[in-house]
Amino acid sequence: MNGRILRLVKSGLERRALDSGEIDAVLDPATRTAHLLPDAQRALMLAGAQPANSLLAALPRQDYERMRAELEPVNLVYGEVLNEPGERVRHVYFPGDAHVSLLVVLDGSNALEVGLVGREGMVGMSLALGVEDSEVRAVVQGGGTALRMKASPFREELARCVALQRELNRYAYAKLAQARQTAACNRFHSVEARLARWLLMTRDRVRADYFHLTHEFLADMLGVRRAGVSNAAANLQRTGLISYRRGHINILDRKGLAEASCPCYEIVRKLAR
Amino acid sequence: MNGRILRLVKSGLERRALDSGEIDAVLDPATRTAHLLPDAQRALMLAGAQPANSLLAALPRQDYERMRAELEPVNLVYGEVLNEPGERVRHVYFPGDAHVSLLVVLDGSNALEVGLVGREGMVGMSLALGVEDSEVRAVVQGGGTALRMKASPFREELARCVALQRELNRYAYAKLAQARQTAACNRFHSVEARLARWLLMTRDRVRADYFHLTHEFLADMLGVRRAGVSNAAANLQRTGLISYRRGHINILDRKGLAEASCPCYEIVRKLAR
DNA sequence: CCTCTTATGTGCGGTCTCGAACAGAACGCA
DNA sequence: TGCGTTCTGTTCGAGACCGCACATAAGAGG
Repeated sequence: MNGRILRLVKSGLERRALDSGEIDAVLDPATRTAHLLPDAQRALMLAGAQPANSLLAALPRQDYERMRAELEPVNLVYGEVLNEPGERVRHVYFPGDAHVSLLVVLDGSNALEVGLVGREGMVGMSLALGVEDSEVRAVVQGGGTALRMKASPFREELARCVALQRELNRYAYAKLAQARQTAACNRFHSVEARLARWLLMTRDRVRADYFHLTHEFLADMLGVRRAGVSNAAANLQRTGLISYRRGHINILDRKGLAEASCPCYEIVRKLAR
Repeated sequence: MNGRILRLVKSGLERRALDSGEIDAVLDPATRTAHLLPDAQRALMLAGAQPANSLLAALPRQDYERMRAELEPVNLVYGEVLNEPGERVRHVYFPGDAHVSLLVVLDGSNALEVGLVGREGMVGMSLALGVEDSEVRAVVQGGGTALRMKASPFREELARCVALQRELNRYAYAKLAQARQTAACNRFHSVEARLARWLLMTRDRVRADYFHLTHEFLADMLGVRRAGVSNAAANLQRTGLISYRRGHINILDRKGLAEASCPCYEIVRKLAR
């Protein structure tokens, strides 16, 4: 475990994402400025009757209309870092079809995922709870669209809009419960079960049985050695639950995978909604 | 690990607490109704210019005065269970010199502490975030005073009082960060380091170097075997950092203990304030 | 087609923790 | 004082995961 996450930006995987047409440009990793969408696509995203993000979709029409002025459509790229621990939060992100991992970084070489945010949530919870700084690293795990908002207009909107407060508070509690469950899970359950759970959670966010990620990335998420992931993945493949090759994973048997995972999967899933 | 926490109520330790004069009566564990203080003591607690609890103390005088009508002084007893996972939250508790452990219960036989609440906090965060049910077990770890409030007046007060919202939101974020840090800590750090951290955290809540708890209780908190705790504790005693005997622990060298613990201690401490 | 990078398979000894069990010591209680 | 409960010390083999290291294979790019 050697701070691989740091190397994800500018990795081969990002290049691959570029080539596959998933994204249309690469952000500048130094300033971590998300790539802005072309005007046409931007207009399309904002024109939709319902936003892709569940939190926004749950708001009264009127409130959402008002927020639009400050919501900026962006394309998030695999490996992009949206926040670093101890830094001020500049934007909150409402993922559409992107999803983002939240990591606790212990000593620069050990990391562990403590939360996963997809269209059901928001990145930048600290702001919603009145805290300026983030204490986690937020890394884009699945590229795609999102709506983002600068910190100060977000604070203003939050102060004004009770519905937004309510939605975000409930979501914050789900996140709290998720983190707690994850703590217990990491303590008691095997690598294989946790891997199965993680793949299922990702599946739910991606809404597809096929996605790309390497054993090394998974090792950082689960807080284990890369070799440990390879072992566990080989087992899951042997029993026909998944298949994979060089950075691509395919879920073959969703139900079987759920049985191979720990009950934490279901528990956390119910919390999130 | 055989659901020892369940046996804490009505344990010998509770009886001991009774005898030592720490408390003046034992609650009924079946209904989990906290023991009410005699009128004299009750009047004393409420008359104080400043409440012992930090969250309440941080409120504007006017808001706190209004809340008083609904705040009920209680004495919490070691081992008392204030909440069970999946149950509706009936009261929120603002500890004075009591402190309370929050546990995730995995399968009835495995438990793990995911939060610790003392005078700096509140038990029943789910309510503050708009969720009716709790997902953790809240167990009194150090007996003492607290102020509690029924769910429905608390909700009303929360809707009315912006200062209360702000305080609780910030505290919720601290709890979130604490749970996340704990998740990583449980994954990477040794039993001995985590034990040291836990003793220090308890010290901060109790405000004393001496408190009572058994290796078995500690095992449930840390999510390890009792024998593992005995080993780690023996090491800490051998190096002169602590001493203990039959349910009583004495911190001899606070600084040394901090060095023996993982950095998570300092990190979480700063989060809490 | 060849080369270079990246991803995965695998083996080794070492360490930590597990589950289970039993012995002894301290304390509560009669 | 003596008995019984509770707490702690300690042992055992088993298993999971560690850090490290190296071999092999797949794919990207020339």
